[in-house]
Amino acid sequence: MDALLDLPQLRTFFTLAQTGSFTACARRLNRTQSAVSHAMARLEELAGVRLLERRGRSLGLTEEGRRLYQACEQVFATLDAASEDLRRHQSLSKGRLRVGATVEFGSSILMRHMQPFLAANPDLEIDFTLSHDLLAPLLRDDLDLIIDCLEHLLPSLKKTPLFRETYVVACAPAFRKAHRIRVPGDLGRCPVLSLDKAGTWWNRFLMAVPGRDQPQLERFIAIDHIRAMIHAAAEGMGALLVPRYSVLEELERGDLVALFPAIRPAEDRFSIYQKKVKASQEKQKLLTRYLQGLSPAEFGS
Amino acid sequence: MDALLDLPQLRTFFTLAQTGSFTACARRLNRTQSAVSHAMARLEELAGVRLLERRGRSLGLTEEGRRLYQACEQVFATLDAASEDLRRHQSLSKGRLRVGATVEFGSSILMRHMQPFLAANPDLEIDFTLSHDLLAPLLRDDLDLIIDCLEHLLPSLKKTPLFRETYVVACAPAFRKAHRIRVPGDLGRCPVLSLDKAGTWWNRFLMAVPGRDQPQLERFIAIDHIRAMIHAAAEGMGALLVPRYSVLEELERGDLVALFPAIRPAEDRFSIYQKKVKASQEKQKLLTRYLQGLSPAEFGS
DNA sequence: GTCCATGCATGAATAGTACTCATGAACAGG
DNA sequence: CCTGTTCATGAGTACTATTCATGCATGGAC
Repeated sequence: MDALLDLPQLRTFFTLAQTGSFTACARRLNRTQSAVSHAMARLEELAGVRLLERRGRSLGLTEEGRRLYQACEQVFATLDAASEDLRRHQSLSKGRLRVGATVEFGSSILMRHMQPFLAANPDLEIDFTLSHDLLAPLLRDDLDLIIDCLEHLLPSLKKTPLFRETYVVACAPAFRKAHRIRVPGDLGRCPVLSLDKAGTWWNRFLMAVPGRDQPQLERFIAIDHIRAMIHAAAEGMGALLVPRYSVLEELERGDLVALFPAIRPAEDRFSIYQKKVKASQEKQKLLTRYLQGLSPAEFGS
Repeated sequence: MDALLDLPQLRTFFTLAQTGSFTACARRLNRTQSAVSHAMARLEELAGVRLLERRGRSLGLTEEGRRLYQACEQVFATLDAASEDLRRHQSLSKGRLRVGATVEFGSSILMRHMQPFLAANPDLEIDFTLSHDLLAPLLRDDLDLIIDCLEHLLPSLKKTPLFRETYVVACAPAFRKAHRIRVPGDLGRCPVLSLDKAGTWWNRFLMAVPGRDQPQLERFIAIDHIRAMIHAAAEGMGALLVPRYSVLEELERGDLVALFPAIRPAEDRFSIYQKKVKASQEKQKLLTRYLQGLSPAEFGS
């Protein structure tokens, strides 16, 4: 009857209208800007009408776009309600699910969000394994799934993208003041915390800095534990480069301040790696879907 | 936020609930039964709940299914309204579009449905070419698109499936009475109309008849024009095998009656073959989408 | 006015999904 | 019990969406 409207496209259009920017929308939906652009092109072509007003920097909706937006509001309201309803009534899975994650991610972010999930599925028992070496236990059958930003090395694992891991450079407010840090170049003079002694840890940042602003980092302090590094930074020991999720609280409380927000180090993509076994498959899906449902903002992207 | 619900799947679920049968639903949506089955499997797996009650012959909805159905009603109502709205407001295309079809299909079905389309797009001029040999004019640039059940021989043509062409065996009511036709085998005794002298035309039917009922057709009357064949049959000259769409009116008026409804000869698939030229591309899409929007029932499938 | 930064568009290659075809199993009617 | 439906399942394929890598335009700073 219709064949005219495609849900993912509409969802994109909807959040695009809300965010007001292709890039922002893409980040919110865990897509690339290109994907959003393509999707909107398809949608407009399908509709046969221009829906967006591109005026350089800002963008708005056309008359038709506004009407479509209203339709979207309704549609997504009922749709989300329906899927919420389904989620509630789905037969509760019983049994055990063994989840792995790196300590840093697991202890900070993951734990925070597991509570509601466990509350919703009281019959599910979950074991968490937080370590740095997750692959071994996964292979040894100790784990059903892990959450990490590995490359996809094992074909036997199903990979489901979760969110983008963004990095921030940060330091204690007093530290910034003391060293008068304003541009990346200023970092050359002050101590920086690194996971490794050689300081290769900071390459991710350096590569994102425009050529002429390149700081010559020299005074590295090596700490091989992220949590410890964060505490050290909060005490004013130096600047650090960490996944944003690991310092959400510190940033909020003001223990740390983010430096150079304009510079965006390369992102990694956290994914869920599922082991393909029948026994825990349903439970894996349950958790996977729950985590996918969380907005990227919850992970600090 | 959701990622839980997929529109095509819901549409399938929706019409499945209405038709009450996988096969019927498939026919309505121009898919195979297999596709419907797969889609429902995915949907239920996604929802985590059984939505359908399979009880052998008949099928019903579970409690959750019923709720989802209601959500669908709402969603599709607004969605269809929205796309209707868009269609109305899309910039009217101007210019000429050259359409080809086989005489039989073109004169009977196509014409019947072009009126509303032309009314909706008054600035569009359409030329129809109805002939048996359509490929030549298409290549010679005389046509922008054709509607037929060709195989896809030219890679330069974009193929868009439209509907399934089903075949019926029919004859005049008096003819059936006179020859006491009840089972396929009975056809052996009476004259049958064929497009070709050898009677290969009837193979499509014969191949669908279970082995032991195979009639030995012997008395062929060759008429190389379908319309003429239909008139002949209506006069009681013999039984005929034709695409259902070509005799919709005759069947309705009772000039012809369908024989052996249980036997379904192999179907062909009508498609729209579009020439990839910029000039008429938009207009091609307009027409294509309009025809796709018509329910298969309108074409007699 | 020129330069640079940012935001969107475009095109080719790829990954992932949904369809079809060909079977298989279960159930009802003769 | 056999025959004919109806739905499920699995392998192969076609197609669609996404990404990556660019290109183009606009707005702001100097």
